[in-house]
Amino acid sequence: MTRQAHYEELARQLSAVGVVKREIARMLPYDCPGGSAGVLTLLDRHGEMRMSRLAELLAVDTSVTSRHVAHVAERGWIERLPDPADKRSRILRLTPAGRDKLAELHRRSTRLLADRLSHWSDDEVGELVRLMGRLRESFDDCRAGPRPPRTPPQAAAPVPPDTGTDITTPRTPAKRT
Amino acid sequence: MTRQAHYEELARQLSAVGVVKREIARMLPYDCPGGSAGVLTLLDRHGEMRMSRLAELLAVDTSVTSRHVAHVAERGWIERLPDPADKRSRILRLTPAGRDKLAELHRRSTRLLADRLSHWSDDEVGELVRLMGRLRESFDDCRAGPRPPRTPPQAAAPVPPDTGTDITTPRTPAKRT
DNA sequence: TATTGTTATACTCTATAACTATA
DNA sequence: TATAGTTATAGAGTATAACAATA
Repeated sequence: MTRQAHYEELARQLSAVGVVKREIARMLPYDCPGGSAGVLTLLDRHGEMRMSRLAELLAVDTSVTSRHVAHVAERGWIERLPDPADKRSRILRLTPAGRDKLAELHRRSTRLLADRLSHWSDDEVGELVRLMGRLRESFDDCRAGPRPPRTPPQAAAPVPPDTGTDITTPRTPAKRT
Repeated sequence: MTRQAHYEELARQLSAVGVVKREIARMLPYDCPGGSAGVLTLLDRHGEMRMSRLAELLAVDTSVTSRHVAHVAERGWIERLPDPADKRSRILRLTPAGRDKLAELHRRSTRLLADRLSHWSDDEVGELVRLMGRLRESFDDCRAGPRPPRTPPQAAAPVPPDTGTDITTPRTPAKRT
């Protein structure tokens, strides 16, 4: 199989995983669509942060982020606190209700995946996760110009609050030609 | 890392590959959005077929398939021929113009992936393709009830025209709870 | 002037339901 | 009655552009 054939096959598979994403979307609670789930997940992983930092992690425009954030804030799953260092900015923080919702999301997604991937080995699941993460990184690296080399592996420590003051990403991901 | 943690990470990565899909979508020709590209690709791979068979391969509802097919037919990239065996049905077939468009799609996607994945090894690309294909299969297998065991590996022969008379899939993928 | 975040608008993809033509 | 395909409508996700408030 040539490299070219692999690329075409990869493009096809990327299109075809849509069916998996849709099935996950259907399993979500009625009041928590995918965009909301993404916001909650990232705030849980990275700690409180500003809108702009969240938009960078979601890899979508700030206008999209603003809508998703408004949705979860209306339901009390996050707080939007004033940033003492910059009155334009708002600090986003998960609430206890948000953590409850997140726990529900984890229960649901784990149940679905455990059912569908029951015949997979641990190694295969781990390898898929690793390669998909690397795929995303390979695309991310090209969005914001050259970046510092990957941080060396560290003990998984709680991520310190990130106010996102080091953002160099262009405001919008890109534009279709 | 526990199995549960792997599942949560996989759910996260599935959400995050959206950025890759969007970048591919932006690279598409202006008159050929992702849905059209999917139609052309599948007709090229599997040969001429009916709407219902294409909907099954795309893993979307027939109404969605109908719209994508109308789009590519309006541009002359496929023909919709009457089915002599069933006047309700239509046979879809790629035209020479459709093959030209497909060649353009391949040039574009290959250029993008070659740029982004230049530092990947052939083995890694192949492994990602394999695991994503398996992921999709693991979900597909649960959509249409139990299926015959996986066809044993065969020499990659041209797929014969498929009129899709063996369809047992429910009309619509599923519904959100 | 530049930046942060919000809102209005438009486009793509998808599902549901109602409909027609035919089996 | 059941099936193949089409169309109308609605919802989710996204990008672009214009805007208000602040730096």
